[in-house]
Amino acid sequence: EHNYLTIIGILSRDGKLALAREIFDGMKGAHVVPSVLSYTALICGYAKQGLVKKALEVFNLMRSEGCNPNIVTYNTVIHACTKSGGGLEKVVELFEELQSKGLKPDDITYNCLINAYTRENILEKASLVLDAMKKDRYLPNVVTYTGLVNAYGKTGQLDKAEELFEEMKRSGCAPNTWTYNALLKAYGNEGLYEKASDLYKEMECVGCVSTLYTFNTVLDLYERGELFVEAENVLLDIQKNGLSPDSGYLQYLIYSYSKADHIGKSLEGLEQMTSHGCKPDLWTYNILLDTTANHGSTAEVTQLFNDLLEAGHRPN
RNA sequence: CAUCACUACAUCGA
Repeated sequence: EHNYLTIIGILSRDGKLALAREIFDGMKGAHVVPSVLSYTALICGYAKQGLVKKALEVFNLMRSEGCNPNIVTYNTVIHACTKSGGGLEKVVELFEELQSKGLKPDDITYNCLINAYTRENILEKASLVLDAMKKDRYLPNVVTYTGLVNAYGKTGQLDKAEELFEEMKRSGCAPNTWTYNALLKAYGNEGLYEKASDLYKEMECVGCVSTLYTFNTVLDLYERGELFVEAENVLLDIQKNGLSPDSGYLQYLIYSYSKADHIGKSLEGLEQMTSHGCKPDLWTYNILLDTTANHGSTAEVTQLFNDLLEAGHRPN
């Protein structure tokens, strides 16, 4: 069964669920009794594809076949219900059910529950679960804190987000890349570019590795604030880290420059895009055409139009 | 390799 489990796990991860299901059924055909691990892997696979109904079906199936779900199974199902939206009652029901069956919620259970509330922006409830978690002698971990920092940041409660960020550091829980990303985004939403830029520097100081995710967040933030010098520096940082900028963000940079009427810079951005091997799409050309039409020269417009055709696009 | 958290995007036209 371990071999089956490995395969089901991999197929589920890659979203190849029809195949995963076939293997699962094949295992039974070969008279191998699936354990709780295999059922859970399959449930997880369905959940990842947003097929919550299917996930719940398997959950019911396993019980009807006499296999008892364990805490990981419940966590997986709770997570599935959270993603589907509006599944909050079901989540609470499952949380009570697992306890009535003598299972103990673990830290992941609490995280999932907190997440279920934050997704619906019911932060008071989330905070209550956090208290319950602590009372149950679980230390909130980096996932817990990141979820909450993000939730408070998203709803404009920056003070709360910062407070939690400080609390986590005090409690010896080191923020990781995800945590920084969440707080960076929150600063961006509030237009606090100074704070964001300080935090971005702090990340580097504490040796926290930035990912493309981070760079995208910071790029977005600077571009929104029209802090182009900073934005360009981020592009350099990306390359220093051996990554190549996401074409969507280069496009966004072009858009930002255009909005600020920096035609020359926009056109430079276009060149950067091609030199990075990204293909500008029709979208990008349309933006540039618009700005050059309004603020640039006719020569630039026709040049762009020709480029667009050469790139194989059909004007709309 | 059974389960949890973080990111972005328009333009023209009346």
